[in-house]
Amino acid sequence: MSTVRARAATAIPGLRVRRAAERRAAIIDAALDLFTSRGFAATRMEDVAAAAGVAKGTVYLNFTDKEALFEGIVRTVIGPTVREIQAIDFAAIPCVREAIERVGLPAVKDMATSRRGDIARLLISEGPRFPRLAEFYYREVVAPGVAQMRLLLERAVETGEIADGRVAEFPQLLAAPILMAIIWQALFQRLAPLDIDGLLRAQLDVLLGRPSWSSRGSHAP
Amino acid sequence: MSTVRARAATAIPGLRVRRAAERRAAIIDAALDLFTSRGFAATRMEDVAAAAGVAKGTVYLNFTDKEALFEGIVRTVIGPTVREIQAIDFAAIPCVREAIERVGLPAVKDMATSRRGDIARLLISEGPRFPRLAEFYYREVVAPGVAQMRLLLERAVETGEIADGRVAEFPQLLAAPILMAIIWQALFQRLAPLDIDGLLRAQLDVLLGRPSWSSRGSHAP
Amino acid sequence: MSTVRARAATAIPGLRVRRAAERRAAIIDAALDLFTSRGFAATRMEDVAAAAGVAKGTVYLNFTDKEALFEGIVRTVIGPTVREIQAIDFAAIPCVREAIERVGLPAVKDMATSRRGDIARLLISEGPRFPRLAEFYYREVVAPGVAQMRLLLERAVETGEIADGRVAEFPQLLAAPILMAIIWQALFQRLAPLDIDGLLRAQLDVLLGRPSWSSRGSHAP
Amino acid sequence: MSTVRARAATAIPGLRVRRAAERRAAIIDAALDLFTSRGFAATRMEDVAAAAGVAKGTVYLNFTDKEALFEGIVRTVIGPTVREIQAIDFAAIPCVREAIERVGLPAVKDMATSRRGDIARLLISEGPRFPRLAEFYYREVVAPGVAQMRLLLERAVETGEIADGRVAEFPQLLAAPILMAIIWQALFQRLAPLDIDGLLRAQLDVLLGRPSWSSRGSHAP
DNA sequence: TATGAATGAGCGTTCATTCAT
DNA sequence: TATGAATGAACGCTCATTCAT
Repeated sequence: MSTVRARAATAIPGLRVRRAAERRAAIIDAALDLFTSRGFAATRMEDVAAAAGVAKGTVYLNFTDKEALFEGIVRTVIGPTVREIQAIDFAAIPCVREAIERVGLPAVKDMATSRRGDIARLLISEGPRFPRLAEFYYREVVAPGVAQMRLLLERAVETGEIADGRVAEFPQLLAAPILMAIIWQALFQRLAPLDIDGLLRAQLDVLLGRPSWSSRGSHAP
Repeated sequence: MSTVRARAATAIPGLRVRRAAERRAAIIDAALDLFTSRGFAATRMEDVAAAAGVAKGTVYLNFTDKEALFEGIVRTVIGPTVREIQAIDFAAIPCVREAIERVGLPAVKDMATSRRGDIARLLISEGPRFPRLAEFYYREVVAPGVAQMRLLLERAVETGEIADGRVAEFPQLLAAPILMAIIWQALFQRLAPLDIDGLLRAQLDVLLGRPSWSSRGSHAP
Repeated sequence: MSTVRARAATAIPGLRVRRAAERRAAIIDAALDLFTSRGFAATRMEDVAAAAGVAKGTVYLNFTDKEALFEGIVRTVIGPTVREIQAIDFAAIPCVREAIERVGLPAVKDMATSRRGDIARLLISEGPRFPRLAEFYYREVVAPGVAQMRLLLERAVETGEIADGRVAEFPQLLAAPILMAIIWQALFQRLAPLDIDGLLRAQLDVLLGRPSWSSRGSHAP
Repeated sequence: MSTVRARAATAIPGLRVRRAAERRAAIIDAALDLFTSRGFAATRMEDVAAAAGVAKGTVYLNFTDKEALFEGIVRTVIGPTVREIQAIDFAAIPCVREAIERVGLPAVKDMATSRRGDIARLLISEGPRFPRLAEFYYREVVAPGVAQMRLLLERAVETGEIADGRVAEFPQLLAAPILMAIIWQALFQRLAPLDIDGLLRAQLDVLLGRPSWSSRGSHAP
């Protein structure tokens, strides 16, 4: 999954620049892996370097600090996420439930399984010791995410999918099962694997009611 | 002289025994505080000793290791929890919603605010590096907790509070908002405090329907 | 010259305390040796520890820092010097020249040869980078020393040994050859050893006139 | 293309040669500044390069080593000094005191204030670690300087300005106040500025007697 | 020739753990 | 049993030096 490097100079961006970018990417890649699996404190800079295929000093050419490396990871990985979240337009959705199942669920499963989930877990673990990062994450990911989820719930109230308008005051309810899934996977996967898909659908069921068109069981009259 | 003291100690759980137990308790107390606020790696054994009012060496008389100390904390704090959880008998509950609001919510809020929440957060952070502990926690807390929640949901199906029986297959839905609350508090309290009570009630609303007897909103005819 | 240690506990000051003091002394001793011969930056803390016969960490039990160790050395070695300097009473000296030859010269030669000279040279080298230390040295050694030398010269004016009173305005003239000796020894001893004694006496000759009682050359009529 | 440029370079000491010489000069200049103010060890090659306006690698095109750079500085700065010192002809001086005041004092003050003083201080600091350099400095500066001063003092004996011929055996007495001035300035200027001019004149006063022509104090009959 | 990204040996400092008292 | 001085492995970071461009 990691290591890029090599690859001959192709053309425009200049060989040096290209290589530098690749190195930086490799370092972030390696560091994310290690921070995620061992935690921030238990990860040695030397291991990051080795995993990225560079020398110890090279890491410091890209990041002033171990902390800066941590920040760099979060910012880099989170960057695209923010834009994706904010790009979604819920205005004209006819059926919220359908929209979520079609668009949201895959994204969420990606979240729970991929890098982005790792970042979330990392932040849960180390956030209290990196308030600046927690704030950054809140501003860039959590706040916009919550805002969008609120819009979604409000739309669901409009379409009649949600009866009780007060639920829209707690968009966190939409995120809670995702969080649960991320953490459960990290801690108990070996012991008792969780049916993430089922969990998320079940929460949608209780929030929005069961859809007639759902791919899962239909009650014929 | 040492003979005298030794004999005295064996007579009843005399002074020395009590002192030893108190010491151990003080160490666990101090360590939990520090592990929670600084994390496992960033907590120095010397600080634990100082905070507990004992000498560095004394910690090692009680726990062979820093890891053993960590385990000791978790086991000690969790111990009572398990028994409490398993002591509850949901068999004859007439109204699940009421039972939860009366008994569960206070317990949960205690969880999100107290030691027990700290332990949970600590385990979320350090669990991946202490698989044995994660397993212990699963066996002693999570598994029984999930089992009890499943019973509760099944009872709710019986009483008709839950229409869709499949929800009972995901007791995690009952715990998800609690987890969300614990983590949100730890990371974003300063930035955007969360109405924990509201969040938990809202989830109960969507799971069990809004109660007529609830102290909040009443439907006048 | 270094290493003390061992020696069984004798009595009162408590074995632990005694040992600790000896260790500290050994560290200062070793560090002075090394700083003097290699300079501050080129001396490794590990070498200091090894030369003092202790482990690396032990140095840090006594001095928070490499800088603190440097300061500790200077203060410790300088301490007695100050008191000695200020204890001298020039008030009733009948012949300044004689007083200097009897008391001053031996002290000065000790200075140029011993630890105290090393400290001076060390401060000349590293002083600009340790302004606080330079100030400390000025306040504790240089200023009182200059003051005493001024008194001495003024007394010489009174006794008629010095004709031109304005010389007393520059007590540094008394110290200049000492400084020269210290530095010459450090740099050029191998290449061209300097007759320190002769140098100092010659300066006294020009400052105070040649004494009739001097052990060297007598003026036959 | 490279051929053309190379040929142009060999024609006359053309652009590239000049540029190279300038670069070298700039590097030495920068390095002297930095070595003087921070010391040898604390000066980074990168800083030298930056201060000289060249890239890090360029420094290594001119000096194989950090040590070689140090040597280069000393040799370059000292070079002219030696020739100047040895060019002076004391043979026909009518009045040594006057000669010193007219020629020597300005030179000395320049010494205590300028580059050359910096070099001296640098050598006092780092000399013990660079024996080869100390030897070079001794051979090129100190030995000829001492020789010239000895000549000067012997001339003063001839002119009758010095009564006691034995003083001429210690030419260092002439240099001692200069040394004192250089070091005092470096360490204690902030705390207690020294009247360098006065100090040097005072030493001349005691060595050679007060001059009648001196601009200071005149003995009216 | 000039550049500056890359290297990796080296050092200051920390801290879990031991053990003489 | 309790202490805390002593230990030394480990790690973050620096910087002299190299070399592909």
